[in-house]
Amino acid sequence: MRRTPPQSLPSPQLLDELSGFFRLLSEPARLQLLCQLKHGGAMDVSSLIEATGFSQSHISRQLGQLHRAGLVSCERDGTRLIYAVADPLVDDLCNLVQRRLKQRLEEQLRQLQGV
Amino acid sequence: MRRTPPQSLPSPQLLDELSGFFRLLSEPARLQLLCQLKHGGAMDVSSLIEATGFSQSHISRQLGQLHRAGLVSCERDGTRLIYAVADPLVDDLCNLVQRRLKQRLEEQLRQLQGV
DNA sequence: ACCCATAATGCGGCTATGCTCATAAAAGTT
DNA sequence: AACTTTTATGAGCATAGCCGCATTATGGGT
Repeated sequence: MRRTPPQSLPSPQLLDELSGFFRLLSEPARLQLLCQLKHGGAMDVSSLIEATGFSQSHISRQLGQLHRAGLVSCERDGTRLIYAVADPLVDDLCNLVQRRLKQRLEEQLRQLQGV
Repeated sequence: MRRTPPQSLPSPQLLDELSGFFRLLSEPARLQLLCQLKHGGAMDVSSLIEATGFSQSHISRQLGQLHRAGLVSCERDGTRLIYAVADPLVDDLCNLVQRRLKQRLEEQLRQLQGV
């Protein structure tokens, strides 16, 4: 029964891959696109433009990054491309972080109230 | 029994906070510092310089960011400042992402081998 | 074959931030 | 109080990446 298992230091490659993944989620626009897709199911770029107000090229680029990372899937329907969330991991990560943010704020609130 | 619960879109503020948190982990140097602290327990800046090879100011800045976010704790010991990991969340997130990276590589390998 | 609709991409400006050098701040020692 | 050690911080440079404009690529309709 150990509190902290003997963890070897991650290799530079792993460090780059991990940080690269987190970088994808470090951009509000990309995160918004993911949430929008999660919320609206499969959507094409035009719908995403309407939903977010972003420019076409901007959305296309961000979706490209997410697609290369395997976070969204892409399927043709005529001239349109239908994107969808391809991995539930992002949602899980967001929920974990959100819960932490909430706990942190509650703690700060408790500090202010003196008890 | 619903597959995807009705999830409202996150507010811009929440989106910024989430992305801001992920941004902290999007830098290899910061992630390396966190891993080093996780591995070595509580460490002062000098030890981190020796362990990572980064410059003193660089390390101090990155630790500052992590400290303001509550990810590392900071305690004085004479002239030295002892830093330590303050939240297990980062480790959990890294493990989740690492497992996904592994699964993805295995899948690509299977594709290449044709079965 | 031509034209339209939809999405991807080259180019360029702009901002943010990593990183370093130099300096200041904080704490201990004599 | 001066000096040393350790860490934080201001200033500046260099680079990465967002974002829009314009163009190109792709697929469908007549």
